[in-house]
Amino acid sequence: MPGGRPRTFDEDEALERAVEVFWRQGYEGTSITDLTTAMGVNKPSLYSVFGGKADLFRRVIAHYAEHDMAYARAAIAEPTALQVVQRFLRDNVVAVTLDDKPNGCLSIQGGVSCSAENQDVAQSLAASRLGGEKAFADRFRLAIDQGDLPTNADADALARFLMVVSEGHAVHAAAGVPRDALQKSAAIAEQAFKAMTTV
Amino acid sequence: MPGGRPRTFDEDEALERAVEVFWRQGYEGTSITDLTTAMGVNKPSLYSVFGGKADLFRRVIAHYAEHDMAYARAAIAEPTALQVVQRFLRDNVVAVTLDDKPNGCLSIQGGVSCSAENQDVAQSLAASRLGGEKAFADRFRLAIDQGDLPTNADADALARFLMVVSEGHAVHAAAGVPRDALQKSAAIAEQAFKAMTTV
DNA sequence: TGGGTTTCATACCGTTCGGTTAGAAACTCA
DNA sequence: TGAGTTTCTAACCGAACGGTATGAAACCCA
Repeated sequence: MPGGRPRTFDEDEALERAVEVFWRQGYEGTSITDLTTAMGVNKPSLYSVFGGKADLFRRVIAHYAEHDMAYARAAIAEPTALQVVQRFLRDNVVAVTLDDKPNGCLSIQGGVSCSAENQDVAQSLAASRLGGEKAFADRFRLAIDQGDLPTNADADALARFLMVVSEGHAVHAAAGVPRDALQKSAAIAEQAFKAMTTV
Repeated sequence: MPGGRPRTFDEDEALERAVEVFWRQGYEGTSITDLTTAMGVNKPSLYSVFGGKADLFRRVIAHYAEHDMAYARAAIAEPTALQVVQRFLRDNVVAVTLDDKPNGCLSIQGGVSCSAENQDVAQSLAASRLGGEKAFADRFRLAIDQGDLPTNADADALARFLMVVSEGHAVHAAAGVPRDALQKSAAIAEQAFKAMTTV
């Protein structure tokens, strides 16, 4: 099995271009032509290498979660609950206002609402966000066990509030609100966390 | 000018149906067929009465702002800044989790991101949200002038935080998170406001 | 150099998109 | 009843959609 005609694109680079297109335009706002143009991949190759639009989107989501959401996992690994919150809020604001990426968050821009036939896209994105929320809740429960947070702290509610704020920042960033403006909002959210977890 | 064949639909009712479809599926996720089916209006009538899809969407947004966002104007009219915040947060959570309407907020579901040719839809929605934020900021500035809020309060940042939380609640509600869960998040946001405005 | 293999560019598939046209149907008024 | 008006149903428009087939081009290996 010799090696045929060489590809004119790098698979990983092409995938990253696809991430940006879906991020900027959402699932339904992105056409195959948008993708082939941005990725530098011709149509038949796109289908043979990445599968159809829905398959490609799944790979895009996975790539985004691994690379562009790494800051969230890093935040969860911080030693104290307050540091978890501080780092997540700070890095989230940075992540949704990067110069070389679309503003906002793919998990939201990708499709908060879709046509009837693409409801599964919106639902899978929603499920992944709620998965992140659960990770924070588990982290806060651990903090309660460790005495890092008071026993009357509501781990679920705190995690939910944290995700709510990050989603709001993503929506705001997508609307063009600059980073420093979001940082002030994040500072207020941080105060809320402190107020709710001080004995 | 006698009156020809009678319409089989009521214009206001049809518009309200259109609101729900756009609310649930977004601008780009909604087809003309989706609209004519839900509205009970045939295609030529839709075009003669409401204009094209973009014109209809503008009327939908206006109708939504007037009826489904009335709670925000009512909140701003409350006598004190804290009451403004409390009422807005509480009524917002209710508004995004109504049984007889889609979950979430049309201003976000309508299109946080669109294809290149429909960027104006996303931008006009974003602009209207930021307009609401400015109304809250003005209200907080008034409160500072009246001595209702401390002089070192940051009216812009507080308004932004408030809108961020409401947007996050809308995203969460669209994902199916129930009302009581959002109310706990809103309670935390309220604590943040108190912490930031206590002398 | 010539078979085997893979990707290339291009044309094509049926379907759906937003939007329009043609003519029948249902009303008011004289 | 019949002229005038409006909305109805239904067929139609070009363009774009997601996805596929075809055949030439570019590689490896013998």
